[in-house]
Amino acid sequence: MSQLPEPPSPPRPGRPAERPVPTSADVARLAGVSRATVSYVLNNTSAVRISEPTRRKVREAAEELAYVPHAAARSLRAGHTRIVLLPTAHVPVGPLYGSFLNELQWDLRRLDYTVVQYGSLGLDGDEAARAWAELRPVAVVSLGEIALTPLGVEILKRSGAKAVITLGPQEVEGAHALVLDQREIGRRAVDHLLERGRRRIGVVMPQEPGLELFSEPRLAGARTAAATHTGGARVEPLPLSYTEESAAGLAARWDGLGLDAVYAYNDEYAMLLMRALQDAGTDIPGGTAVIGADDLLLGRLLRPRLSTVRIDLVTGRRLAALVDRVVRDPGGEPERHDVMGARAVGREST
Amino acid sequence: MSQLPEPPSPPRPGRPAERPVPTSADVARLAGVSRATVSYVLNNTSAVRISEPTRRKVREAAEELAYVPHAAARSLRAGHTRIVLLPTAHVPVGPLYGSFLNELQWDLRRLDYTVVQYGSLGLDGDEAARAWAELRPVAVVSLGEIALTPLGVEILKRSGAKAVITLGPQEVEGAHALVLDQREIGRRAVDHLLERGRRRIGVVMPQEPGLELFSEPRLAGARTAAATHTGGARVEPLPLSYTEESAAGLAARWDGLGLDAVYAYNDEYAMLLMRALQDAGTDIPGGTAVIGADDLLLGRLLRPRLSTVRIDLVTGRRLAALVDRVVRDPGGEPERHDVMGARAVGREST
DNA sequence: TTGAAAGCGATACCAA
DNA sequence: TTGGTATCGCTTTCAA
Repeated sequence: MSQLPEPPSPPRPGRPAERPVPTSADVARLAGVSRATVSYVLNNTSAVRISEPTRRKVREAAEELAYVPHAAARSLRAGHTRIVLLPTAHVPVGPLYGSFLNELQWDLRRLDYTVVQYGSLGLDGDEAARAWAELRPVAVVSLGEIALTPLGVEILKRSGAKAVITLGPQEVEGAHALVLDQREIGRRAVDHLLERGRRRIGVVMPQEPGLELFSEPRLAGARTAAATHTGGARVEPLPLSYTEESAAGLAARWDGLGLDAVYAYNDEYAMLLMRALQDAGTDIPGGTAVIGADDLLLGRLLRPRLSTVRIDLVTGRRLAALVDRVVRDPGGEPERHDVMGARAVGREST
Repeated sequence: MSQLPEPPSPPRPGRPAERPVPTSADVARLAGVSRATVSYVLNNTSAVRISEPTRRKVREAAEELAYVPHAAARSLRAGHTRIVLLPTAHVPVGPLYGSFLNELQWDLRRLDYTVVQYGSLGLDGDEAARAWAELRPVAVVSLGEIALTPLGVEILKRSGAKAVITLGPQEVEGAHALVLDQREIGRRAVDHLLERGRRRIGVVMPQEPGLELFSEPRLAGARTAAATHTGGARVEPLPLSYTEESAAGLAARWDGLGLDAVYAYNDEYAMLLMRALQDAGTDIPGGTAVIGADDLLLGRLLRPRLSTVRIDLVTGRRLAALVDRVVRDPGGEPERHDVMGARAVGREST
């Protein structure tokens, strides 16, 4: 298009695409206006009236240079960002969690936030908080895979975060908490087994790392349910890895354990164990009742159909709304909400 | 600790935590040194010798103020970031993909990059590229959920991205490509069925949105395999939703379809369909052979055990190394690597 | 060994 | 209606 008097460019050292990234000053120069005008036009600043021809010139110049504003410069000047930080350590699997995250992202974006998942694998709690704080997020939603400490919350708040929200089994001082009380899941599972007349209940404890945060409270819930039961009941933790060998090993020792039911952490472990038990000749549910959790579709395909604990998670929309509310009015006391529902779904395996 | 002469702070409007975020200037003031010295100490600048007492003073001041550097300011000054952007639209599920992502994050972090997953749900290709470019990432690794266009690649490069890499079925002009040739999966599945003597082959097409990017090329690969076969073979696409009803409906029409085998997209759809077929009285593999893909553990628990196509993905480590190499030496031509292996694993269902 | 100051890119106030 | 300019927080060159 138009030739403009270029600033003395550094000698090109062979590389073709070594041209510098265009700035708003470049756009201004090409359009023949000031940088301020460029800013007004590109941001549709309503407090200032710019003539239509000028607007066109500016837009065309920006287009021609493929100008993209520099987020860092902008937020430096503005003194704040619209970043909502979602720390991730282990990328979690599972359709429930996945669609929840999608919904959350979608709704935050509609509220004009920039959703950034920040991988913090291998950082410990306070290191991680410091790393997050460097980005000056306006809000942090910790999905509970990283142990956020009260100090971590303090660091984030002092760095300007208006909202620090945890979603998970733990409640952290200073932060809003959406509590997913994992104990409830174990409690419901064991209650269900007790109702079915079982009294000697195994609880599968996955050996895969990173699951303790969920499996331990579920076990605790199971124990509570058993202890509360009039008439008494026994709870026995059963370590299990997610392999056929591990399951076969457990199944081989099964009769010696003297159990009449098992709550298997979730449906996947339940399916694994149930198959191993069947292969070892254990009748289900006659000899042993089996219940999982998550209500996976696949569990319904087994014979007998797998009983399960169905989990109702908070909607991403609700969490997005909470983020927005707290960002707009950060003054309040940290709130605590219980946002997980769990109920047993009895099918044929119990 | 020490009282320092505070700058005339703005009147506190009731809110307790409205104190401003500490900057390096605050640290300098508290330590009684210049901002330059603070920077030297906190960054361990080796080109400059700072006395040990000064270092201590600075560190203590930073500690006391809970100072956290401002990433935006830093990268603005530096002229570049260490951000590797991983755009995510749908949060993908599945253990294979999940552990790949974890590995990638981990290795990039070891190479001192900041891994940022940027949710771009609901943005179209070029909008998305512009949004990513605002962060001035040094590299973008597009995981193939978002359609990156040649223009998008251009935008990113002009904004300073040294490496633009796609991982997925598509190759995009201007970007390095790690090609996951999904057709290979369909091809292997159908080849396997052909070897087993099947000639009338159904191919399940999931109706869930977002899966077309994978299911279409898999179907194409299946067609290729059938067409290549000497003696001829038929391929029939079969729409299926991930529900028991949909599977039951398909199973009810099964005999009318005249098929003797089915490749069911992946193991989950395969498990779903296989159960429905069995419930409808179809013998497997006698009447109909079934094969899935992904080699899920759960597929091995079925009776008959599910045959599958095992997928070998590039390691996260290899991708991280590629990112680093291209960032350090961005000059080269875009490379193209085939990084997916697929092979059929015959079990009992075929 | 330390400090003063320029400048990265964008914005918004104040003048013209 | 438009332009000049101070400013955000940090790094780094140059001078002391």
